[in-house]
Amino acid sequence: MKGPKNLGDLQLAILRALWERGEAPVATVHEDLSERGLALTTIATMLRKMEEKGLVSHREQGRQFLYRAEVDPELVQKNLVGDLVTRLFDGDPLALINHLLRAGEVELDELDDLRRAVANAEQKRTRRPK
Amino acid sequence: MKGPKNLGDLQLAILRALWERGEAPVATVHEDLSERGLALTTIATMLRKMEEKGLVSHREQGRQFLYRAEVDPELVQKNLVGDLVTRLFDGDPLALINHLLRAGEVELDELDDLRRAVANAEQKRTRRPK
DNA sequence: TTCACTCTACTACCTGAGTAGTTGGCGCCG
DNA sequence: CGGCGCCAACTACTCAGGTAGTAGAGTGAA
Repeated sequence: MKGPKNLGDLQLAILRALWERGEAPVATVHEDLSERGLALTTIATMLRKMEEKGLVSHREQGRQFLYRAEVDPELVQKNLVGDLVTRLFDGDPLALINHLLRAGEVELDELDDLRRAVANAEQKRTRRPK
Repeated sequence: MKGPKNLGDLQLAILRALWERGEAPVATVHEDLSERGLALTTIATMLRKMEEKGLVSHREQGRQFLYRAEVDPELVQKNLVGDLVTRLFDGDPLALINHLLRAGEVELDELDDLRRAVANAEQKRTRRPK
């Protein structure tokens, strides 16, 4: 159930495709990543390696394999982001946000919008539990 | 002047040590990373490899080498964070912050504090330019 | 039946990061 | 002067990620 910390570029891209699709044959994943210009077998190989690590699983449909992600997107995000925060910001997530602001990646009013939206959702959840 | 996108764990740790120290001999970096239990030569080798890539430089002091970082911390942060945002959040930094909030890594009031601090600094800078 | 096609399985490489032993030069302490 | 110790250079290896060709099996069409 624990998502891994180290995910290569291709692996993450594949996972994202699977998260999006739910379940997909190799060819479909291949097409989703077509901008990378990779061979179909590259995707297939990667998928097999990822299955060994438990990142994905497959079931057979005719002679095709349908793959699906076995790791939770939320968890993977948490791990990846957490890793970055640890390695780069001494484990302080606020430092990361601060960086985003300072570097001009995010504007103050965008932050405010987000803040409001989150606070709102929070409220709704608290007021009408379940 | 462009910081690289891919930085290994050790390389980043070394850079952080050098950013902190400004300039340091191998032995000092080694001590800064002592919790990793690495051999001194490991650090030395890594430093040499990093120098080949232009990440660090050295000057000689007696028979020792003093290393210094040749890349700007801000830039490296920007690249690393930017890379993550691209790979994981479709290039939307707000999605990252949203994730931090949802995952409970950051609380709303912490965000507010930070927001105020940043707005304040902004103001000061605008009011008294230079 | 046979042939072409489509997939997966196997095998093979390359590269970068990380890790560390061994070597060889050079200065210092007796 | 001679050995000891420090330090950079060189060499060597492992591992994971990525990339892809080739082989082999099953399927559907002619």
